[in-house]
Amino acid sequence: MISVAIADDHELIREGIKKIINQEPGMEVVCEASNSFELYEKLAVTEFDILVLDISMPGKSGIEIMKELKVIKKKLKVIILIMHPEDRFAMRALKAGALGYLTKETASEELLHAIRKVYNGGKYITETVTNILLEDYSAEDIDLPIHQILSDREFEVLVRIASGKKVNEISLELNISPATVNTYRARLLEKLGLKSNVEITRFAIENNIIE
Amino acid sequence: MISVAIADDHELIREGIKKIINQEPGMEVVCEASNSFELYEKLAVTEFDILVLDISMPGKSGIEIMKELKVIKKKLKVIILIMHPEDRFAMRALKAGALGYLTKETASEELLHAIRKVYNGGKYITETVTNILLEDYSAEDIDLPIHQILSDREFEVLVRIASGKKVNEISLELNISPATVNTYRARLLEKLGLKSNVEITRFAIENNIIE
DNA sequence: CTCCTTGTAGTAATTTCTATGACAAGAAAA
DNA sequence: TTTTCTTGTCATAGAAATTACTACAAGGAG
Repeated sequence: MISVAIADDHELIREGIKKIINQEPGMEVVCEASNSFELYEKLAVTEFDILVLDISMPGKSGIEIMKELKVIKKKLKVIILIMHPEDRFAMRALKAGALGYLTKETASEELLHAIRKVYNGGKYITETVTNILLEDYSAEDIDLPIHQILSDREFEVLVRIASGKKVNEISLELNISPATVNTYRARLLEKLGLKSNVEITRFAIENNIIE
Repeated sequence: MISVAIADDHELIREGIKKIINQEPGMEVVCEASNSFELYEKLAVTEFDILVLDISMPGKSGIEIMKELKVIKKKLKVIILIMHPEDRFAMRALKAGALGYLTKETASEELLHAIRKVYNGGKYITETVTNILLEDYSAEDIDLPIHQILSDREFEVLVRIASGKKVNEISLELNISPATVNTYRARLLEKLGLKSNVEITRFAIENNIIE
C-alpha cells in the first residue's frame, strides 16, 4: 500500500485528489496539509511514502520546503503540483530535488501513474517540463543569491528596470550606451530565465530586491 | 436529480469536483469543458441545471462568458469558482449574474450545499464575499477602488499585462485586435496615472490584483 | 596560457508603445 | 429627450524598446 500525503491550500483540490487516489487500489491518502506549518506538524507524526506538494502554497515557498525536506526527511519522495506549466520559478523546485512534476491540467491517470513510478524509485517528468529544463540550463546556480549570479552591471540594470526606468534613462544614469544596457538586460534575462520587463519586476519584488 | 456541468481548465480539479458531486446522491455531473469553446459546444447539445465555472479559464474571461450566458441561456444557474478570495476582478462575475461564488479553498461540503441552494432558487454567497461586496459599495463617493474605475476590458488587460502577457497574446486571448488592446491599455494607464507595463505590474501587485 | 565572464558597443529586424482619430451602442445627465 | 460620457472596437504612423547577433579587450579561474 502506497501512503500519500497531500499539501495544497485549496481544499476542493485536496478533496478531489484524495478521492482520485483513494479510489485507486493499492494507494491511500494518509494525511493532508493546507499550509507549510501544518505540513511540518504532520511530517513529525505521520509516516508516508509520497508527498504531493503544491508549490504555490501560502507561507514558505515550494522551493524552500523542498530544500528543508532534503535535510529533515531525505528519503521522502515528493511530487510537485504546479498551476501553470510555464512557471519557470517552479522549475527550481525540481532542481531542489522533487521527483515528479505535474501541472493541475494533468489527468488523474497521470497523477496515479506518477505516484506509482516515483514510489518504485523512478522519476516522473513530462516532456514539456524536460524541454523547459533543457532550455533553462542557466538555472544551475539557482541557489546562489542573485547578486552572486548576476554581475554588478547586470544587477544595476535589473534594479532600474524593475523600478520602472526606461533603457534610455538607465543609459544616461549609468553613463553607458543604450546598447550596452540592452546587453546587460539580455544577459540577466538569460541568467534568471526571465522573458520581459514585467517578469523582471515580479522577480525583483518576489526576491525583495526592490520595494 | 440535479445535473451539473463543470468548466475548468485544470483536469485534476475537474476530476476532483466530479468525484465529489457524483458521490452525492441526487446530483451528477453530466458534462465537462476545459475551455470556453468546449463549453459553448456542450451548451448546444447538453442540458443541465447548474454550471460550475472557473472564472480564470484560458480563452474568454469569466465575465465575458457570464454575460453571454445571460443572453443565450438565461435560465442557466451558474456558480463561480475562484482561486483567491481577494480576487476583486472575480467580483464582477457576480455582478454579471452568477448565483454562487466559491473559492477553491472551499470544502466539498460547501460546494454541495451551494449547488443545492442555487438549484432551489437561492443564492450562495459566503460571508467573506459579502463583506468584500459591501466594502466595495460603501465607499461610493470618495476614492473608488480601481476595479470600479476601470471598465471590464480595461481590467482584463491590466491583469494580463501584469501577468507578463504581451499585447499580441492578449489580443489572441480576448479575440480582439492588438490595436484594441492598446486602446484599453492607454485608457487604463491614463485612469490610473501609470506610465509603463512595469508600473502596471507593480500597481497590480500592490493592490492585490495579481499574485 | 586558454577559456569564461564582464563591461562595453554596434546593427538590423521586429515588436511594442504612443498618440491620435473614429465610430456605434448604451448609460447617464441635463 | 436631446446631449454628453463611457465603453468596446479598430486603424495608422512614428518613436521607442526588444530581440538577436556580432565583436572585442581586460581580468580571473583553471
